[in-house]
Amino acid sequence: MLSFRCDARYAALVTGVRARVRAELTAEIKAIARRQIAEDGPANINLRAIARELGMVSSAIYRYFASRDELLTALLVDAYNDLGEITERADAAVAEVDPTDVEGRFVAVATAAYAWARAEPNQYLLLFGTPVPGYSAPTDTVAPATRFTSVLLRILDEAGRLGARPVVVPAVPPGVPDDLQRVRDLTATAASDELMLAGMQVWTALFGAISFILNGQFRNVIGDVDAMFAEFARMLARQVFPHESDARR
Amino acid sequence: MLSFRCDARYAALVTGVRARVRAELTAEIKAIARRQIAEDGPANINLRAIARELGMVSSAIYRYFASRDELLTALLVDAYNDLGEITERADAAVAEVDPTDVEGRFVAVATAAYAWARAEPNQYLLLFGTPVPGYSAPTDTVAPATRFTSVLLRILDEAGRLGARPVVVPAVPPGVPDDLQRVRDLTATAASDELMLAGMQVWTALFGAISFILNGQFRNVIGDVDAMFAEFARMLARQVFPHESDARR
DNA sequence: ACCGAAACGAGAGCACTGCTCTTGCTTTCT
DNA sequence: AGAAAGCAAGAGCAGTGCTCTCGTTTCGGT
Repeated sequence: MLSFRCDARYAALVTGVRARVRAELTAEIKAIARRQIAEDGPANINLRAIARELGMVSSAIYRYFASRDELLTALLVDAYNDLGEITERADAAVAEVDPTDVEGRFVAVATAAYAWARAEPNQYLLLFGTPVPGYSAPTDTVAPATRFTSVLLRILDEAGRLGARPVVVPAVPPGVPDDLQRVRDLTATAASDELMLAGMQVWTALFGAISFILNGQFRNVIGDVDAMFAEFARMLARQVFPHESDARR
Repeated sequence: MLSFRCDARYAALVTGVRARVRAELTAEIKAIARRQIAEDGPANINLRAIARELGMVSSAIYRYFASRDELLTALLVDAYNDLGEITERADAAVAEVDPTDVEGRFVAVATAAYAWARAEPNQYLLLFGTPVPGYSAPTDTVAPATRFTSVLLRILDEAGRLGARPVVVPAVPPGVPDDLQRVRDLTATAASDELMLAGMQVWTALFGAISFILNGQFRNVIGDVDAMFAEFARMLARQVFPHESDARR
C-alpha cells in the first residue's frame, strides 16, 4: 500500500502503458480487498464483488491474481510488512535515544503492535488468527514475517550484551539449544538460551494479549482494555528484562 | 458428545419416538459437523455434505438447526464444555492431594488445556481463533465459556489466601479495580487486584502460547514444541505464584 | 378412538460464490 | 508489418446456504 505508486511509475518508465495499467489495477484490486477484509474479516474477501466495483467481469480478476488464495497471500505479505515497518520504527525511536533501554524498546514495540492491531483488527487476524483452511503460506511470506521477530531478537541481543537475565529463568529443554543456535546463526544475534526462551515466551504472551482483546474475550469484564494492555506490556518487559539489582529465580 | 446418548434415552422416556429420533439425529448432525471441523477447520462446515452423509436432503437439516451459525453455536458450547470439564478435572486431581499447591494446579490446568488443543486443534480454534465474521456468540455460550476461567479464578483465590504476590507486581490502572470487584462478586472469589491482573496476563499468555504453536508459528524454528510449552507453563506459574521466599518487584 | 395440529422429509428453486474456457480485440516484441 | 502475448467479456460449471411448497407421519386433546 505504501509503495504501489512507485511501482506503477517505475513500470511506466521501464515498460509500456499496458504494464502501468496492470500495476495500477493490481493495486486497486488489493486496495478493495483490503477494505473488504477490514469490513467483513479475512475469510470474506469476494472476488466477484471486487470485479463489480471495478466495473469488470469476474473472470478478468484472474489475469491479476490466479486465485483467491494468491490475493490473500499478497495481502498477507503487505500486512506483515506494515507490522514490521511500524514496529521497526517504534524500536528505532527509542533505540536512537538510548539503545540500552531494552525495557523501553520492548514496551514501545508492544505498544506499536497493539495500536496497529486495534486500528486494523482484521488485518491482524489475517496474520495471527485462524489460518485459512487448506491454505499454507508460500515461502515468499516468511521473509516479511521475520521482520517483526527480528526486532524482538535485536532487543534480546542488546539485553544479552547488558547481562540481563529473565526474572523466571527458564530451564532450557534438551534439543532446544540446537534450535536456538540456528536462530542465532540466521539472525546474527547472540542472546543466551535462557534469554531467548524467555523472549519467545513473552512474544507469545504479547500476541495472546492482543488476540484476546481483539476477539472481545474481555468484553463485559474489563472496560479500559487499552490501559490493561499497557500494563501487560510493562509487566512483560519486566519479566524478561529485570533491572540488574533484582533477584531472580 | 459425552452425553447425547443419555439425552436420547431420557427423551425416549419422557416423550415419544419422534422426540427420540430427533435427539439422535441432532446428535448425529453435530457429530458429523465436529468431524468436518476437525478435518477442514471451523470455517468449512458444510450443511449439504452433512445432509448427504445422513442420506437426507439439505433442506431437512434446517428442521434441526435453523442456520449454519446455530449449528456452530451448538458446537461452540460443546467445545467450551469439553475444555471446561477437562481443566476442572486436571485442577481437581492436584487440588485433592494438596489444594495449596497453586503452582502445581496451574501447571496441570495449562498442560491439560494444551493437550486438548493439540488433540483437537480445530475445536480450539473454534473457540479462540478468528471469530466468524458477522457472528456474535449468543448469550447461551457465556456460561460454558466461564467454566475454564472459573478454574483459574479458584486457583488465584487460593493463592490469595496463601498470601502470594506475583513476581512482577502490576500497577493496577484506574477503573480496573471496579471491573475486578465485579468479577469477584460474580465468582465468589477474593484475590487481590494485583493477583487478578497478573492472573489475567498469564491467562492471555497461556492462550497465546497455545495459539502460536497450533498455528505453526514455530514451525522450522523449534522442533520439540511440546517440551517448550511445558517450560512456558512452568514459567507462567512461577510468574504469578512465586514461592514466598522469593524477592519481587 | 379419532381428528386437527404440528413436525417432518423430499424436491425444486433462488441468489450467490470461486473458477474455467472460449472468443474477439489490443498492445508488445521481433 | 506480422506473429505472439496480454487482455476483458461472456457463458457456463459445480458448489454453497437458505426458502418455500407439498404430501406424509406422528402427536395431543377430546
